[in-house]
Parts: sequence; C-alpha cells; structure tokens
Amino acid sequence: MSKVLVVDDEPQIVRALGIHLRARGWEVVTAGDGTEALAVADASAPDVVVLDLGLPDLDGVDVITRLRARSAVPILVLSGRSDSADKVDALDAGADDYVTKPFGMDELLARLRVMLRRSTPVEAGDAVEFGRVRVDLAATRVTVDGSEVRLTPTEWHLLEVLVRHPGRLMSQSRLLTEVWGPGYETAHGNLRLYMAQLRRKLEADPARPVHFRNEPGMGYRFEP
Amino acid sequence: MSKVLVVDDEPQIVRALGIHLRARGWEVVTAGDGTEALAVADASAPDVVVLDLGLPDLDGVDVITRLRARSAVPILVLSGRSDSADKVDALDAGADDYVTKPFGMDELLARLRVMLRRSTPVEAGDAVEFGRVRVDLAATRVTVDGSEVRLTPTEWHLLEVLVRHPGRLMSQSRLLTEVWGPGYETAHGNLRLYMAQLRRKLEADPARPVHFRNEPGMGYRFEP
DNA sequence: CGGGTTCCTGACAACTTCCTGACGCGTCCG
DNA sequence: CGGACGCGTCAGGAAGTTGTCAGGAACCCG
Repeated sequence: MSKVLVVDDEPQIVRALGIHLRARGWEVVTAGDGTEALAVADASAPDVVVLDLGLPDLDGVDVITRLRARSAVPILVLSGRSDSADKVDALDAGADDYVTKPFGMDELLARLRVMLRRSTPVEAGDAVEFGRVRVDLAATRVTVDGSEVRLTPTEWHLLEVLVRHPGRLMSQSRLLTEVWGPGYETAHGNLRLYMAQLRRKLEADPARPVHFRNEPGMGYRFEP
Repeated sequence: MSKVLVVDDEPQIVRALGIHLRARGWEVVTAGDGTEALAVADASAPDVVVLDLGLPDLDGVDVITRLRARSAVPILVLSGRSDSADKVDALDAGADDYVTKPFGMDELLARLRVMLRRSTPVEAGDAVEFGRVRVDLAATRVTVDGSEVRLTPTEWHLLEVLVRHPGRLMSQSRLLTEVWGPGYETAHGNLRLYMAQLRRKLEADPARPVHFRNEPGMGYRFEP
C-alpha cells in the first residue's frame, strides 16, 4: 500500500481527496500548511506528495525546494490559476507534474499512479553506464574506459542530479537549486562552467557533446 | 452509461435533445435556467454539459464560470446569435466547444462523443501520441517516427497547452495568455507564427494540418 | 605558512531564438 | 464585384543564450 501526503489549506479539498484516495487503496496523511507539510513529510515518509501552491504560511515553491532538499519524493502540484508562470516555477523547483484546478478526480488519480510507477528514477546504489563511462553512485566513483576520473565535489553533485533523471530535460533553475541550493537560481555562468568541465572529462568529443546535451533556452538533458 | 446535462430555456429544444440523446444511450438530466443548471450539476454530477448561452436568469458566461469553479466537466455551448463575441467569451470562460444554432443533431452528437472520450480515460499519464508524433510531457521531449524533434521554448509551451486539452477549442486570447503571459492578448501575429512552426515540425503536410486546426475567428484545436 | 585544488566572476564571440512588419491568398459580406 | 478581414508565410534585425577562456579569491591539508 502506497502512502500519499495531501497538502491543501482548504479542508473540503483535503477531505474529498482523502475519501477518493482511500477508496483506491492509498494510505493518506494530510497537512494544512507548508510548515506542517514539511514536518509530516519527515515523520511519515510518503511515497508521493500532492501539494497545493496557494498555502497560507509559506510560498509553494519554497515548500518544494525544502522537500527536495530532504528526499526525491515525487511531487504533484495543484495550481489554482491557469497562469503558466507559477507552474514553470514549481517544475523548476523540483515538482514532477502539475494539475490545474478545477481538476477531475480521475485525472488526478491517473497522474498519481504514473508518478508512483516512475518514482525513484535511478536508485542510489545503482551504477549507470553510457558510452565508455561508468558512474558508480554508491561508491561515488567515475571511470572512463576503466580508468578512474577525478571529479570535484560540485562536478560530482551536478553529474549525480543529471544521471538520476536519464532522458529528462532539467531546467537551469532546477539544476542550480539542486546543486548549489536555493538562492543560486540566477548563477547561470556557474552552471555553464561546470557543465563544460563535465563534458571535458566525460565526453569523447567535448565540443560535440552526446550525453550531456543542451536545449537552448530550456535546460540540459542527460542521454545514456 | 454516460450522463449529460442539457440546459436550455426553450422546452422544445430540451425535449428534442432529450429524445435523441436517450435514443443513443445517454442518461439525460435537464434544466431550464442557469440557477437550476447549477443546482442539477451539483446534485447529479453529469459527465458533460450542453449549455445554451441565452438563458433568462443568468448570463451564460457566468454559468460557465461557476460550473468551472466546481469541476472540470466538459461544457458544450449552444450559441443562438451568430455574433461571435459571446462564443469567444464562453471559450475564454472555460467552455470546451460550441455549436451554432440551428445545428444538426449528428454534429452535436459527434462533438459530445469527442468530449466524453477526452475526459474519461484521461491523458495517457505523461505521454500523448497522435499520428507519428509522440509528446513526452515528463521528459519534455517530442519525437516523430521515433526520431527526436527539437522545439524552442515558446514552441514547447504552445504545444503543451494544446496537448493538455485534446479536442478542445482553445481561444486565441487564452493561448496567448497561457504561453506569453498576461498582456499579450493582442499579439495574434505571434500566435500564427508559432502555430505555423509547430505544424511544420509535427504535421505530415504542414499546408493541410490535421492535428492542429484553426477555426477562423475563434481559435485553435488540437485533435489527436 | 605554503602549495595545490576548487570555486567564482567577468568578458567575448558564436549561435539560437524571438519579434516585427510586409505580402499573398482565401473567405465572407455588403 | 470589391473591400474587409483573418490566416499562413517569409525575411531581417533585435535580443537573449551558450561555450569558452583567463584571472583572482577562497578553501583544504600538510
């Protein structure tokens, strides 16, 4: 049985979600604001989080960032406005998907199932191989053609974030917040620099990257 | 069996629609004005709503807004006046499609089937396929015949908005505000440009689009 | 304290994307 | 029949991004 944490400040929404989710066999824990959400997430380790962006105490994006700092739990965002700006911000901060209110219950349940099925993209402890590179996540070790390559801490952190989401586009802001922490969303120059170093150390032809690709204006993508 | 709510102030239209719909296996509930419509919608939770804009008590757009505040039920608008302004307003308020009176019964039934199909099975989780195109919303990736197609940020935003509302007629102002943000409601030239680029990249014959169709004066519609 | 490593900042050229305006074509309506 | 309107298309310049380099500050460790 999977556990879901529902965070919303409107009690009727929490109640309605709880009823439907329990009817489908989920175990449900709830929170009414951001502070409570963080506490409950720590205490009960949910498998997935449903988070309303419009909370009374904390900014929704803030909550996402702090959840991300602790675990890789999938986050589904409920967005009140159909305005796209806050959705983009949420995704950048680390949310995995979003649904705009008003939403159909079936749609939400379907998305939750998908997220759960896809959760933990790459487990810690696994090793990822691509080209002539082998990344051992458990041992914190990288080898190219069998010989070890030394990475600085920042390089390693960046590589880890990318490798844990194979094939997925990661926006600059998301990479920055995950590697450097909240507050560095604008240090683009930094990201460019370390991406270049990763490519220099891991790509066969750093000028023509195959595994660490950039999509102009959108972000970077790791391709195994 | 699916349930449809028919809202119209002319009894003969309600009766005629009821007969045809029941003959096709629909369960039908009715309302004669806006207030009743809202009450019946709450009480019987229809799968789709057919709504005449010219109601005696409430403005049609008002009814749509209030329905939308409660659920994501698809709304098909019946417009009596050939004036197109109110139709656009209805779409902006959240209607999914419209039919102009006098209408053919076959056309209305066909539209209803489309709306129902889009709402029940839900988008297939995080990937949408149509023709030879596959849109992976989670990975932010588009492929045609298996080979990747690169989209610019604006192209991707536009595609995402369209794809998340399959079969639905999206007004130009809505597309503009969702993709470019509030304040760009009049930048129609922009929308035409990027719609053309999407078609060039995704349609088999960009000059004769099948999946990204335009309805003159209204907006654009994505058909899977 | 010194040597080596790591991290950050600022600059530049090459590139991509975005916007604007103009033109042609078809439809609709007077 | 002519004009207005909306739509699709094209091209050019403005604006923003990215890869890259070099230099200096901060850090760690012996």
